[in-house]
Amino acid sequence: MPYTYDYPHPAVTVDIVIFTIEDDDLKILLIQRGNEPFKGKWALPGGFVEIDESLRRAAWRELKEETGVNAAFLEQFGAFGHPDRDPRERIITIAYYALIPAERLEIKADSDAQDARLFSMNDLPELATDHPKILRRALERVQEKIDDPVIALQLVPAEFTLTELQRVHERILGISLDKRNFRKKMLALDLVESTGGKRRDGRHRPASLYRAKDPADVPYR
Amino acid sequence: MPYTYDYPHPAVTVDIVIFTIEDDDLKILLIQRGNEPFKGKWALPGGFVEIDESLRRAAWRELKEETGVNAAFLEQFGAFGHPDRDPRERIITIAYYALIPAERLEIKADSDAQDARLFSMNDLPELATDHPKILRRALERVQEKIDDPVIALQLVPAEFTLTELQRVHERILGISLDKRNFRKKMLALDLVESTGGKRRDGRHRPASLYRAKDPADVPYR
DNA sequence: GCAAAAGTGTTTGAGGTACACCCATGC
DNA sequence: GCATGGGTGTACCTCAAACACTTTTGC
Repeated sequence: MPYTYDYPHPAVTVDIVIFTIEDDDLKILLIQRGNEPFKGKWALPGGFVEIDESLRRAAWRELKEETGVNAAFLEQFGAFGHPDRDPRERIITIAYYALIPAERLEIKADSDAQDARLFSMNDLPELATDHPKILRRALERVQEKIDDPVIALQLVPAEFTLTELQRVHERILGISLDKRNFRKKMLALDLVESTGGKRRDGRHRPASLYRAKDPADVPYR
Repeated sequence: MPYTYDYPHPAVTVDIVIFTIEDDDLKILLIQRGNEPFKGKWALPGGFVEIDESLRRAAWRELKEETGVNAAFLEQFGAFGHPDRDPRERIITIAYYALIPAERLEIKADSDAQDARLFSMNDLPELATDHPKILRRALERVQEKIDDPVIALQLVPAEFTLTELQRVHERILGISLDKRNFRKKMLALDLVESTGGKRRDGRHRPASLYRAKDPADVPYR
């Protein structure tokens, strides 16, 4: 028991809401806890902040441990620290969200997880402690930021169709958008350019492929 | 040394950026540290989170200790935890900002402060540790939120003139606004109403006084 | 040929921006 | 009477929203 203090100290964790789009659906990564407390319950991936590690670095480390991803859009959105959110001790968590295209995820159940997988935002299991609240706030934050068009670009492969990009907006906002208005606006922003290629998938007209015009808009790809 | 843990734990504080308008100027409250580290330097008011106290409650407690105010607009905007931001030990701080009319502030130098007073955002002293960064982020957050008209209402007395309200917008954004457009928009929003009263101050036409139409917009008054 | 998604323009309304002069008061 | 801030209206422009048909492909 080597670590002693004059006053009680809380533990500090980072938790990460990892959003992705899979099967035309907005999903998040959850892990099933393998140990008490909340054993068997699903929870946001996360873990303790090391004593000599910045908050952001801790978030990156956890993200990599759970998904293999070492480059992604990652942003802090809040701190949650109600005294009884964990039965072991006082734990304050700093919450981040990440936006990652599904094909880049290599989901791994980390050390104290029984299982890890994506869940649709429309079909979530019961979550541990205050994770429903954290998740709700994460979604609100992404919805507020979706007007910044680089957000949707994070959730789409390097080459994508405009319809795919539109679907990302629709799934995040939970509403449907007008195709003509969406395309007009997106092209006017001048952030994407045609690759010249087309994608054939099914018995209908092929879709033109686009990419982000400025690679800095999707730095982690 | 009664508090021992298996792993090292950081300390957690709350720091508060208290914005106000005084002398037609955007100001913040700073305290001059009375003890090491950073003795003599100016810093944001704040303090340690008690072990059984929520983050928000800690922020309220500190706010009251420094200003006597027990009701105000108070919002969390970020967590800052670079490992070497404090030389004593690892300290992670949860940052809040508050918006309070100057006349409600009763500034008190708390226990370990030599002094406490308002500083113009245009004339700040050198600040301790990462407080410049925290302050910058607080201002950015308020600027982002000023489009929500209830923000400016927090910084104005219960009765105010439209010019005063316009000045709040101007000082936060750091730009000047068109008087006619500002009034048109503010009145169209239907959030304020005339009290019928007028304020005479100086050798010019008296200004009509207004109040927030819905008291819930300024719940802390 | 038909089902299915891709692709394409115009009109309308709301809201933001630019802009200049008269009014009520104190001295 | 003059300096000072209070108070008012119109024209223009931009951008968001509504809206329907043709094209290309696979079967």
